[in-house]
Amino acid sequence: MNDVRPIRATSGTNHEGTSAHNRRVIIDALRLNGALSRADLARATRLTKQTVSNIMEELEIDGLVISRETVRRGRGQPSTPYGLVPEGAFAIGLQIDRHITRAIAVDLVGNVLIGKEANLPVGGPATGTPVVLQLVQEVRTELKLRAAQAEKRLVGLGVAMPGPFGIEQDGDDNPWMMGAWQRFPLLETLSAGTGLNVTLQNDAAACATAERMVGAAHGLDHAVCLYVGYGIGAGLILGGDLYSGAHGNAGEIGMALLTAGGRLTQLEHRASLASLYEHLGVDPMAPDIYSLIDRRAAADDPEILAWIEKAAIDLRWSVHLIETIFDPQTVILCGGAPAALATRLIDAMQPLLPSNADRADRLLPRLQLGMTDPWAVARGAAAEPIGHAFDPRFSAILKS
Amino acid sequence: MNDVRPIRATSGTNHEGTSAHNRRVIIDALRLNGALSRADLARATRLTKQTVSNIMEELEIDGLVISRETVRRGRGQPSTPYGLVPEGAFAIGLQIDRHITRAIAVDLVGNVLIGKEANLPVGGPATGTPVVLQLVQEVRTELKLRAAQAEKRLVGLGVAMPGPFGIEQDGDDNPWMMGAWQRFPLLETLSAGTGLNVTLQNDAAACATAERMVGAAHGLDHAVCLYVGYGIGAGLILGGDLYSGAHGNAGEIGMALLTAGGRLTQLEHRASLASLYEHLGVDPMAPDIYSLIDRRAAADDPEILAWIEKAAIDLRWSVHLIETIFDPQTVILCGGAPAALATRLIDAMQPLLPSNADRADRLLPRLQLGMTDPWAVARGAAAEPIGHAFDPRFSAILKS
DNA sequence: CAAATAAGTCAAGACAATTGACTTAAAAGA
DNA sequence: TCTTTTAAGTCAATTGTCTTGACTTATTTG
Repeated sequence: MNDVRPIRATSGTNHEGTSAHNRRVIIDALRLNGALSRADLARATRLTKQTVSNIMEELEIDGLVISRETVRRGRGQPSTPYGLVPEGAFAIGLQIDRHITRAIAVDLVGNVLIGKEANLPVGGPATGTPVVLQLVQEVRTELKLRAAQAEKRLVGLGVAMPGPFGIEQDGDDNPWMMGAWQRFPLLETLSAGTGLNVTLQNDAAACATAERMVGAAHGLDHAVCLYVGYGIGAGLILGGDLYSGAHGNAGEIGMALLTAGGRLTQLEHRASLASLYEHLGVDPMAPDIYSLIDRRAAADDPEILAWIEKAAIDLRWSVHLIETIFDPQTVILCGGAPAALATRLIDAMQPLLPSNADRADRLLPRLQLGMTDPWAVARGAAAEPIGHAFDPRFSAILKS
Repeated sequence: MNDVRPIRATSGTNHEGTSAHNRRVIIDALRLNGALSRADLARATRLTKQTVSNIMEELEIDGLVISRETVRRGRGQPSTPYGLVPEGAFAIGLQIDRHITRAIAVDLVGNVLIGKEANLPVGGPATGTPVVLQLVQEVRTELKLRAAQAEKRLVGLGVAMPGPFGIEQDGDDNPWMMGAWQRFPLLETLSAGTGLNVTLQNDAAACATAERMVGAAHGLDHAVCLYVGYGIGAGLILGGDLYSGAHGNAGEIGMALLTAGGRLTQLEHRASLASLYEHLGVDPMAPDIYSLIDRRAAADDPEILAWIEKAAIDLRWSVHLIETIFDPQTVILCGGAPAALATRLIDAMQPLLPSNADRADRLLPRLQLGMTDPWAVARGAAAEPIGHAFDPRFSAILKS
């Protein structure tokens, strides 16, 4: 008698939805194109001048946009461009990695205001959570000092962590796999501990978010970030949005099996920083490892070059595969690798393998260099709540 | 002085957009769940009862939905379920393949009403276009006889063809590559020749569209169709929508390079029907090849089993790769392969390689069998305009 | 037979975009 | 210099669509 089969449907929309969408479209357009006049915005969004005017007035009152000097562009009344106000919104980004955690504060346009890091003690979430919460609190306190409005304009806490999520892995007790963290109710704990909206993504996705917001993927609808960090992964920007798959694990190409030297192995074992550390015989936990690798790479250390030579083979194949499968506008190499290493990797990957990306009408390079600093992941983590806050479904700072 | 840099922005929306969205949401919900009452729809779409009532009244007048017998479900007034009217819309699907072309007519719920095929003469579009147009016309004429309303409820012509598009390929003069067709202004020609809205997708994408509309991917937001036809490809349903990449070539995994037997080769050369035909030494142009393969596979022909054994290795790897990269809810094997062959392929692929898809909370099999008949591609091609017609941006039959 | 429950309608109201006329400010041409 | 043209932006009224709250209808429960 009782029919309990759930009904599947997407949500309908109403006036508020319409309005929220239009506000978001305008903010997006400003982020993408810099300052624009009301008339420009009306043309670009295909809304009427009046609608744009109304929305801009609201946004100005909300402190999200501000007018600039008028500009004369030929006949007619000069236009008044409006730009985003950096202090219009803030977010905190948190990276949790194997032995270190980083927290940063960013503003609406993606400027990094504060960055702090701390070592994570062994013992997983039980001992790590207090450290993480403490770090976030420090950043938050400092942000409050720097910007009076910050606390009430704080739209959320974005967290990035290596994936995959929700999988019982082999070697789950290996501290480098972070299985304990992945099983831990991190969202709930951080949400309760900070009172902020918390979102979680994997590190490659965070890098892609950062590249899309303020990097090489800015304004692109189809781009893939090949993330080379301690592990390896791909951050997917598909159809203008970050794609995370059914369980948040899309793009975990580090676990892809490939035949190398006649043996089936995982990409991660061939081309990640983990494989480099192993190749060099250095301790991944050494505190100055980033600058060490940077220096040795810059000096064309033969051991590093040997690894690059080998890793480039597999990365070249990865780019070919990404191009073949996703048909993106460009592929961006990014992540926690030092710049000297990353540039040498890109050079060693040339010439790229032939693929569908060899098109006569290409506008962008097939492979380009993205952010290469240890803070990129935290930056992307912070960018997520900012992007999210202007999504129609979640308009936190616009109501009040 | 003249600033001609184009402004990039997404489009805003208005009341009509809201309404079109809500109508589409309702039609989607009916397609997904079968018949639903107004109250059910209101709960599922989070619209008010009144709004749903208004929209349903319109849809009923437009002939897209019809009420069914009332049902008593406990206390309260009995509910009146509404279902989609199959004759509410029609579309024609066209498959253009190497030596054959197929056209079918479908209705709103995906029933195939008419199917016709014709051999394509050698000579590419110059000689092929008249044949194709003739075939479409025949189907259209017959459809008119079958359903009086058909002509004015015809929402478009969907075309499917092997990809990739816009690439100058090696061996472009090879008639199996269809380079001449891919360079030909097909959309414009067919649009002019039929007066219909024409859309184009590759054959794997068409299969995925069909699976989503009426097959194994019905109601799924994340599914990948591994298409094994003359070539091999993947149709991607990501986040509830078909994904085609920046140039319509996403999912062309047939061109992915892999190491097999110590040599770098393309997946297509190992696991497509083309490779089977070559293995068997049969002429791919033989008119009864489909049933021939079906019979031999069903009889466990040793030559076929040998090919299956070999192809399964690479397909198993493909599934692993797809799962690793896309994190889908399920992978569906579909395409132009006969059922006897497809089931044996799936069996030979077991056990699947370990991947992120090995989850404790799985609801669907990792790999399942989809449509396996020569008409699946045409069916998907036809499904595209139907799906598209209820998109907010293109509400063809709703205005009038 | 009354109370509870749920489906569905009615009519008024609220919200947000559109429309068309208007104002303002500059460049171009006579 | 003065008029015309062009474009930005505003004002006030209108329109389209969803929401609200009270109501009606039909059924089960006790």
